[in-house]
Amino acid sequence: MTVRTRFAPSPTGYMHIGGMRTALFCWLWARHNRGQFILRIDDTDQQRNIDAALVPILDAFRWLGLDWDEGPEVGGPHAPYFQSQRRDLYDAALNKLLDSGKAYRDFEVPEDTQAQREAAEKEKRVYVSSRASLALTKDETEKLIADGKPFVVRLLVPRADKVAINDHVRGQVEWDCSLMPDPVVARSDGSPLYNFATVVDDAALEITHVIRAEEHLPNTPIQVLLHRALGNKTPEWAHIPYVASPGSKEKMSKRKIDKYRTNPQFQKMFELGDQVLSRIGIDPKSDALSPVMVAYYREVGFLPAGVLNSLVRLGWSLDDATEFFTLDDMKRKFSLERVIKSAAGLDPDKMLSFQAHWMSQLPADQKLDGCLPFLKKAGLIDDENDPATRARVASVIELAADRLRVFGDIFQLDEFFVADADLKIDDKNFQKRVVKPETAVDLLRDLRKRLAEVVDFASAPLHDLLQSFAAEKQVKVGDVFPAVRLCVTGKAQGADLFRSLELLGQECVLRRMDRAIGLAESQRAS
RNA sequence: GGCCCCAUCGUCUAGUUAGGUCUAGGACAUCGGAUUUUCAUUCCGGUAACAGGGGUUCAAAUCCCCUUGGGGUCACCA
Repeated sequence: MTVRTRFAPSPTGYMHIGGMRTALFCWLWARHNRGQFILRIDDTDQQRNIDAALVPILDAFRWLGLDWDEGPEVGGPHAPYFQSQRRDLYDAALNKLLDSGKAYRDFEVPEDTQAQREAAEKEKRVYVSSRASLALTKDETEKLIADGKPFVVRLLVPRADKVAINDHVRGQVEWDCSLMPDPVVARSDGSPLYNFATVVDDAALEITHVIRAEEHLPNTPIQVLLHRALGNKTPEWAHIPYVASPGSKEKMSKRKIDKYRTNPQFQKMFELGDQVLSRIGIDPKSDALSPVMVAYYREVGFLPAGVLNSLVRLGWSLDDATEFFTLDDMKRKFSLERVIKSAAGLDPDKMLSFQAHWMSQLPADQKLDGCLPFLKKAGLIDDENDPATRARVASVIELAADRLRVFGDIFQLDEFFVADADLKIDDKNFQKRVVKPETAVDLLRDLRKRLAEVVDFASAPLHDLLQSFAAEKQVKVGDVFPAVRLCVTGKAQGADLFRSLELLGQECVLRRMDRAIGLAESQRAS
């Protein structure tokens, strides 16, 4: 039998990173078995702009390279793939349930049901449905329907039964039906509820494996019962652990983003994000984008490979040593049997380390193509297609080497793109290495003269020049190099100083030294 | 609170299905040291865990029970 898995997001306007991990596992299991992966949109309760709310979700899949065999845009033999458009199927199933007596119309007003629920809770009693409407005769029921009395349809839970599943990750899990209230399957307007629509669709789409997050475990007995009542073959289950917030066992949630900001384990991610996003015109403090969303990582300049590798290692491992996986590796090696049971916290540190690894593997031209849009968005370059610009950016990237972990890191070398007048200088270090030392300014002034005389303004000769300059002045290189760096890049540390000088070019270096010397002088005077 | 799930270094995990080779392995983080003009990288090395208690057994991280702790979920949401 062909393996068919599905991921069924509701259109919320963003793709949750934890949901993405679930989707990845679904996709992997389907691909591993040469089966099909289906995307179904669970939009049974939202009416408004589904299309717009769906875009970020599909974009996330596309960005990561996870394709779907059936679903939005691609269609398929079981189209449509939007629950809002499959109402006739639910209606038919509902009638089947009603006709067979497996479900009943419940005329109890919601307030009464609610009151019973509360009373039971108060008395520490298990709440089960009153089933008062079940006592109605057929005539009475028809009268109520004719009178337009509202009702919901509930599944008649077989209270004597037990439900047991053999979960692919959790093993045997059992529930006692005598403890279950009769679940509503259709609202008073006749529309289906999640559990019902899901069961109808999973059966219709011939889903063989329902792989979803652990939080759905309590839904499972209801769904099993529904499948049984409908006469379906029940799918196999795999309840994978949810993704927890860093350093905790709590499910990661969009609503807790403010709390995460103060989480020390999350700090590094927010710092990186804030720094990059603020450069490209996105408000880092806005709720519109945060590390719980897949889009965040794209905007900050992560590679799909890095994100994918992080996600797959959350709750799954191949063995005791392998850490790096390409999508293709995962596809070949993934198995549900090796999915762990406990919740795994997202680890920003490790995520960044995976990212750094995959960035280091990326060919230079792809690094270039990745960085260009960031520089463009930040207004640091004008034309992404201009050959001279591309060449310069390529040089900077080469110079940056492993300092470039995410594309957004290119902003750490913004000194190569800003106008001299706009160069920001790290004041604290400038004071320490240029303004305060007695001889620093004189030294720099002398050095500036020498630099002006250089004919071959290249890294190696510049290195020699600075070195011999320090020797000649009988000062340590540590008194010269950092000062020069501060003057021309504005930073206390960074990429190779001499290659930086070469890349900046003689004229620029001289201008920046003049500017810095002037600045230091005026500060010394005051 | 009911139901259900989970429990190995700070974190992600290997080891648990078939008890011994586990004085518990790897990775990230961290701390040292080497390399380096700074930072980063790289390389070497260190610190660091079987939640607790009972069983079963010659032998338990591994099997059983209890306790504790953590978490998920309890809608005419998905």
